[in-house]
Amino acid sequence: MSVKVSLKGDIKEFDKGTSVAEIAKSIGAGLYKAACAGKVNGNVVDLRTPITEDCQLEILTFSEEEGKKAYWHTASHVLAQAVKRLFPEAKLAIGPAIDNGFYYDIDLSRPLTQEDMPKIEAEIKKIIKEGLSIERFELPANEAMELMKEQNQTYKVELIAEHASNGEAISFYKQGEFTDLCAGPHLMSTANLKAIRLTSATAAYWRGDAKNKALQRIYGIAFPKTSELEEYLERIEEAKKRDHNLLGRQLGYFTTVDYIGQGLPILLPNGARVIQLLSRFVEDEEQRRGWQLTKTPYMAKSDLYKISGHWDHYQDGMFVLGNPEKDDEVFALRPMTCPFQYQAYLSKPRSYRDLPLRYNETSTLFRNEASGEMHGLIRVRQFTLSEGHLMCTPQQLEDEFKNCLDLVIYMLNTLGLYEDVSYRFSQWDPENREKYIGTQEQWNEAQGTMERILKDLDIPYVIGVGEAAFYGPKLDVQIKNVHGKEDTLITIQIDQMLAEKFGMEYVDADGTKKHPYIIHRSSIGCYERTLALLLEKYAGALPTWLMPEQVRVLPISDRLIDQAKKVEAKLSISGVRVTCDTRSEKIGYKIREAQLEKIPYMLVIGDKEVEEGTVSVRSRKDGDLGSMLVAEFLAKIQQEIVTKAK
RNA sequence: GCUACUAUGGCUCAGAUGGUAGAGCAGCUGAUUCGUAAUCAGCAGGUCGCCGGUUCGAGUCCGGCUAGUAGCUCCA
Repeated sequence: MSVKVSLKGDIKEFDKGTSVAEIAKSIGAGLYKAACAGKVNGNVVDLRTPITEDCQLEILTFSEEEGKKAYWHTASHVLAQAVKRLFPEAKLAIGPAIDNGFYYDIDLSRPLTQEDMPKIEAEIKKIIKEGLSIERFELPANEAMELMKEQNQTYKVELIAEHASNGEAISFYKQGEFTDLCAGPHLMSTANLKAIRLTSATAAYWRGDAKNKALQRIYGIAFPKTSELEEYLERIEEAKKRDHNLLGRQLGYFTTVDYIGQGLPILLPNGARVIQLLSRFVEDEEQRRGWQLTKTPYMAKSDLYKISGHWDHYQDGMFVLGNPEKDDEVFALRPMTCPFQYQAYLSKPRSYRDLPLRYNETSTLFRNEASGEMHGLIRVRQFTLSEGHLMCTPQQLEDEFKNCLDLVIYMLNTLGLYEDVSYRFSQWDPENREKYIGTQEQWNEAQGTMERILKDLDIPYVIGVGEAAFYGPKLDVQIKNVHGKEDTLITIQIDQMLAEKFGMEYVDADGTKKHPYIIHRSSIGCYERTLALLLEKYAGALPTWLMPEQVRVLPISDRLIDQAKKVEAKLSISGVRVTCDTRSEKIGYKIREAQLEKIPYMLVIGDKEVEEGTVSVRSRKDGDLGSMLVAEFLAKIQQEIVTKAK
């Protein structure tokens, strides 16, 4: 009995039951050694999988995404094995491959510290050297349960219990003395691993629930070549140099003060300037697109939040002024603008002719984040959001949603961040009903509408179950910081619940009263976070139109200060943000400082320039551009500013 | 909130085993007047995050708090 296997176009015959690994071996020893997993008719399989029928087969190596995952998954098992050897009492939880390496969550008698890492790494190297072959076996659920109970692996027992109901056998992988519950796939031997580095050890809750026990999570990364590992680590180090939390402080964008408090950054002149530029740009663009600016209070009585549902669903996140138990009147700082802008809608009776009604606001919000959440400018307790709420009829919803998305994409393109974002369709979690308002039907309808729109626009997205707002589904624009941590930059939400709660209505053409659909949306996100990501994206060298200081005039000697000042004045009067470095320093020194501050253009003024009425232009990215007339330079930089060139 | 780490002049960092603070850069003063990433010299600057404890003596050891960092949880 033989099977026909199509390998990259070639069809080869093998005995029925030949494993993927053996097929790889028949192609070449090199491929066999590099093989991480197989792909049969598009499905990723373990190398040990027997081929029992004609199929398309691909051998996956580390260069393929799924191959990498198998490689890292095996690395996580070796990590667990090493920890087990050093801490025999360790209980294993889960150890998956992730986008950048792998981790293993382990219950240990004590937390790990940085000193433990080299010891674990040394043990890992030993295990790799031992070249333990990795074997797969299956057990019926009850026997699997017994095996894990014997080893006192309570977390595994819990996992098996969940799988037991579907009647399938439970698979294990064994290498040397170490056996782990695992679906695979895995490499054939620990010897196939090469360069492993443990990157950090932190705590992580069992099953990601803060109510559960905190386990020790060890993160690591692995590569088939030492040089690749070194390159990776170097890349990480380079990325960290772009960290806004470092650059933003160094370059005078923001600072923090311990006695002001966590998550309450001071925006220094540079930071405040960029945010001013961004918000002007946003408000102008929104006006062009039919949005009307409102300015609403920063706080309200609890009564308002009781109507909106924030009091019941968001109180932990709010700064409440006063004691709800004792005081007659309790206020709270606003965590969102929605209920305030709705009052503008409610200020008079509305007709379908008024819709769509678009309100925008540059709105400062206050959210009482848990103390461990704050991070530079990315996660703070007071921030300013480019916010808006749009009231429309069901017929208008789709077009208006698309318009909102178009605005978002326009903003992202202008900032140069479009290529760095991904979309997340954030849905509710029906298992967790108490977190949300509204009925199953309302959620199905709102989510169905959003899904239809996204499909129609052909937007690629991932689904985030349980990521919805308490009042409706969201389309979140996600972005990663230099550490690879993902955050929401911008969001567009569909809400059909709050209009009803607030009694927002419009009189339709047929004379009946109806509740409008509401779109909650941001256009450029919150300014602090967007600034942070811009600083990281451009390593501090923001596009010229956004730079707090666009030009610095550098006289070569004190004799030329007057002339330099004239150039400064000429540019300044034309709206260019320019300064003049009048210190008695050498030109090389002045240039070095301007360069380190990422000033887009340095204008060197010497005798020659004064004589010719020119300036010697140096760009931060292209160096010396030679000399040109002041008017020429002005035209050049104005062009760059108007087009918002990146 | 949880786990780990960190906190020394404006910034970056030294200060084994507890004996009363040191450098570079920045700043100030003077000299230098210079052509595309650091001119030279001098001066000044710190109750070592805060509170408490141990000790004859604490930057150093212990506890608490505050803030910062990474991760978890939570979220724009």
